[in-house]
Amino acid sequence: MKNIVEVLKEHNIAPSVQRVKILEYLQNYKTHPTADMIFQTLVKDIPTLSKTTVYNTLKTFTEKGILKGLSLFENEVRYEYNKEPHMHFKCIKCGKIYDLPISCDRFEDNIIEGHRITEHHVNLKGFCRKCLQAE
Amino acid sequence: MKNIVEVLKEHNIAPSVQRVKILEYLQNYKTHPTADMIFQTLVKDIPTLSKTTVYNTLKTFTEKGILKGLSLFENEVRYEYNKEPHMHFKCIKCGKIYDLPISCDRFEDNIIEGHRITEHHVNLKGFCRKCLQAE
DNA sequence: ATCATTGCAAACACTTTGCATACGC
DNA sequence: GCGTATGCAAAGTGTTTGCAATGAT
Repeated sequence: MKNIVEVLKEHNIAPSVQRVKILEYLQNYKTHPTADMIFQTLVKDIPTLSKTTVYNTLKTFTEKGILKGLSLFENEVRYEYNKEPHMHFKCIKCGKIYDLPISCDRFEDNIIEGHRITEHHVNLKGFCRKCLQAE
Repeated sequence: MKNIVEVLKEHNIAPSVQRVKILEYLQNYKTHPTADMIFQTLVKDIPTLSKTTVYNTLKTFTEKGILKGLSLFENEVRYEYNKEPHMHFKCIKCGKIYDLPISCDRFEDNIIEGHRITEHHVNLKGFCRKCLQAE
């Protein structure tokens, strides 16, 4: 696991307590959290934490390319580390979001019907392995 | 083009002026509009129209399966006729949203890594044919 | 001392809810 | 006349902005 302070410095972001904790959270809990989920968890640790700081920080991280904001299914932004392309699968029953590898040739073409594709977002929905077993 | 009043009756929805106009709009302008876009256009026609009615109506139509609500890229809901699965492609430059056929075998499997997939949302982004030519 | 970061309060945009009025059969 | 649809106003979310207080070097 990469040193968080290093990551911040590499991106020219001053490593404040709040920023370190937020990035740490995203590194430890790869649950594609919303700003509010991050806030609710971290405010227990840093009682003075404000939601504004969470929003500001997520915005900064996204602008600097550390994170990516996702509009999955509901109308809210979720955040994840900015890594190689993959699909998102959300379980209708338990609500968990899984990352799955993209394995479709189609997305290796970057021209479709003359349009140049630069970003792919594949969002799937259904019942996850665990919930299927539990039935 | 299907008779709108018929469509509403088939779905057990009383064909009020507002409902007919809203469905008509979606049938004529396949631009994946937001509730607000629909409102802004139709209020010119029906000056007493309220946004609440637009929201209520879109909700009713979606519940009855006439429409589908989409969370594409930005954090807002867009609406389209509920037709067979297809991909969405949004041009970064002109903002237009295109429908493209899904042509990936992968999405015909409805089991991936043990998860049962019931919905696919493929959202692409890039530069559309027209904007590429204009350069 | 200086400059950036934080965090409160208020504003904002989009959407939903409560309820009285108006409409249509 | 009765039941439903409409639409205003207010409340509810999720997010952004303005700005003064705080913190770090």
